Amino acid sequence: MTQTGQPTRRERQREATYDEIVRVSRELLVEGAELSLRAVAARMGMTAPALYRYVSSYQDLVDLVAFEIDKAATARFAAAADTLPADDVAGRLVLSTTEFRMWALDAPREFGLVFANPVADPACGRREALTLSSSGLLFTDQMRAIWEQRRFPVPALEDLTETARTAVLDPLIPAESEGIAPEHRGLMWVYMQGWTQLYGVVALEVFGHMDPRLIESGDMFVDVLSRFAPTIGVSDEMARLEVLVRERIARG
Amino acid sequence: MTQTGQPTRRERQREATYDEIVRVSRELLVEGAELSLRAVAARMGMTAPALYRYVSSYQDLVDLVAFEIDKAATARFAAAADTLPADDVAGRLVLSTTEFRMWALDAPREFGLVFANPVADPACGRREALTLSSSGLLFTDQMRAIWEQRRFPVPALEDLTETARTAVLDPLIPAESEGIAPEHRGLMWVYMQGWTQLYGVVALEVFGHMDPRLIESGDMFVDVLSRFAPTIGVSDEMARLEVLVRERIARG
DNA sequence: CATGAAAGTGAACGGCGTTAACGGTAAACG
DNA sequence: CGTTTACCGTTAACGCCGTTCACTTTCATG
Repeated sequence: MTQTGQPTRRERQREATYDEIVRVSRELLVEGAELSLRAVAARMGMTAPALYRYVSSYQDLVDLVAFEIDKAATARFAAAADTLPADDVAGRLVLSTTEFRMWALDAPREFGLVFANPVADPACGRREALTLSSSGLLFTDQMRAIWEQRRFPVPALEDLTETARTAVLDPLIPAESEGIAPEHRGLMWVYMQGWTQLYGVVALEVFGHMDPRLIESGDMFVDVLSRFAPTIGVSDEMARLEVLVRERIARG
Repeated sequence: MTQTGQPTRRERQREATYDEIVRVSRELLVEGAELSLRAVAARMGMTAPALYRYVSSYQDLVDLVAFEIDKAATARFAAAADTLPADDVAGRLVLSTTEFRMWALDAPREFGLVFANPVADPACGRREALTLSSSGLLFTDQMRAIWEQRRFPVPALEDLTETARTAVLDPLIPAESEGIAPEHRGLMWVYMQGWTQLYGVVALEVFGHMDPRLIESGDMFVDVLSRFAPTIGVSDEMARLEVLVRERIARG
């Protein structure tokens, strides 16, 4: 019979419904409304129980939406990097991280959903998918590009604690580390250090636990980037990079 | 007539009720239950509407509880420091921050309530009280003690951006900065840098956005402290301090 | 003692997640 | 082709939630 590729008609319909669920959910979040099964269903012209054909619970909906938001946001971070030539590896990372910050301040609810929601405990399915965040892959990839160009020093494996060594050699949270030779896996530790600092300043800003004037100016964010620059061997470029960052911040 | 100091009987009763509200709320959180007006009221042998005599809304209850949790947690951080002599200023700060981490991992819901809840926008009342967190006062005070003993270099005011200079000279989020001469206010900037890093690693751990094995071992937390040590002139002591930290972590 | 404010109650409204029983409809199959 | 079956949606209901309103009770005080 008409085998148009794999997806049967039913499957296509179902996929479209999933897409609509995510789209409507994000609309609600952007409008500042609460994300709820009933609200999503109503906007789709359905009743709430019908959604249970697609998600098994409210938390499941949240996880699904968080996963898709992360994907979309990551595309935005990547697009910011792509305003620079491919060989400007430092500029690209800096623009992506700045875009990350602006996105978080723009859409704090979405940020909270993806990055400030306790990740589910059950060692099953979606947890991996969520922990394996698209943005993580992007940032690790960009940092690897810098390292391949500059070969800045990274900690030797024997200088890491045993747990850290294990974590960088066999990452539970998968990252773009496949192509990195074991003796250079210290790079992953540098990445985690950077991610920790980036996350700290951005979360602090988003949750408002910082002087509003500093949030407005972005000075602490710039400061964090500047202090991290030497670690990845880009301190000589920092003046230029800071201009890039401040331009992006000024654009609001 | 019977003016026993200020507080009349009614006022004492009311104060006791407030205390019970907070106590019961924290019980619920610790038990992993949801914080709700009805649950709090029920456990107090009241009905939900009665609580409206004490808090004006659910959010108001959350703010109240968050404020009290912060106070209680700060007492715990201070007690951890007090296991060391008063002149071991570095050890005291390190033990307090480690206690902060252990508390956050212990009581993630309480941590979230205090440190990952968007601070209310309305420029009124409780916002100040919350932003003026007890823990902030403790940490700034401990860092000032280190600085007074070591006089580690702090950024000069003219090396700060204008916004940063304004923020450290006239802090909106009040800190133990009253007694610091203007020319040494760069210390407040160092404090904010440290707080940002501490917050980043702890929040990342609490929300589970980090390799579970690293959370378990606390290696990234130790790494953050170690990297910050030079900034406050305690790198020479770091070996001893790391032992202190790891002992506390091992105690679970 | 009378008064009046404070404290608490019960009923109700609308919204939430979730379950259960049921109907229509389109795909799958003999 | 007709029949079966799995899927998709419905309505109704349960128990929870925050919140309001009208009401009683309590109790310190003039």
